[in-house]
Amino acid sequence: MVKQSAVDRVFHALADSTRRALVERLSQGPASVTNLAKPLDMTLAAVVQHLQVLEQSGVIRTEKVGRVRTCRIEPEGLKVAERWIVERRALWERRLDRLGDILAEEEAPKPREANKDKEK
Amino acid sequence: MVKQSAVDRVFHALADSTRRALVERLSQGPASVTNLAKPLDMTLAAVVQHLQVLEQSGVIRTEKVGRVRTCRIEPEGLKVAERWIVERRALWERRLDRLGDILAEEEAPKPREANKDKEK
DNA sequence: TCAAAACTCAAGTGTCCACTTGACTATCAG
DNA sequence: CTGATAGTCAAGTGGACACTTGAGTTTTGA
Repeated sequence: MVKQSAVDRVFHALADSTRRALVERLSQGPASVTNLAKPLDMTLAAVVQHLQVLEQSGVIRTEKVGRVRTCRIEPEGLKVAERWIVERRALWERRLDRLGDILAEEEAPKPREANKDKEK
Repeated sequence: MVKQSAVDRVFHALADSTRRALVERLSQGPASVTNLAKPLDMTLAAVVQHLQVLEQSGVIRTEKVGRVRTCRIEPEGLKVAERWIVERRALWERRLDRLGDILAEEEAPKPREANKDKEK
């Protein structure tokens, strides 16, 4: 056991296309396990296993009433992944902005590189 | 060959913690393969394989000059994943809003918000 | 009361994939 | 030229994981 972080679990959960299909279905509204399994070409047991992965990653929440387990989206789960992506992209874009500023202000830093003079 | 979609490739790429570490490093700025490999506890060859996955998924872009291959973030790649998540979340939240409206109409009393102890 | 519905659980199987090893190529510095 | 640096390529290995099968449990409707 290698101590998985929340980010780890969420991205692993979303890496499988069947699980993403389940999330897509659930974002239209809650559903039972059998219902979720219907359009999928695999056994109920397999679907249950996927749902367990999704639940442990915090992407969905399930609740059993009688013999029916109802599954629904847990928005905080997806936010974990979204946040990670947005932060990386923000860093990168901020860096590009700074770089743009620097290039706009200065000229070539070293005369060694000033070989390919076409303009100026 | 099972015809992978872009979403498929991106989420698969981000599912690995080493690859996410590479993306994190690259969001501070471009780097060479050797440089990226330095802090990681694995062989150069392994890192190259990870970088190939990232490149094929569109998350990074690489360019070889002389004997050095320089890697950098390709923001459009991350956007594919981000978009998928945002869309699902939007759907779900819109649904919750509509549901809220309906409940507010049918059952006026009880302005209390939901909490999480609905068990027996 | 009983059968069907809706899961649940455990074990087994095949496949994918992260990572290594070792041999090779290309570029650069002295 | 020579050795070092930076990466490339192909094959192999072990473990994780998606999925099945089959047998069991609980709930429910007639």
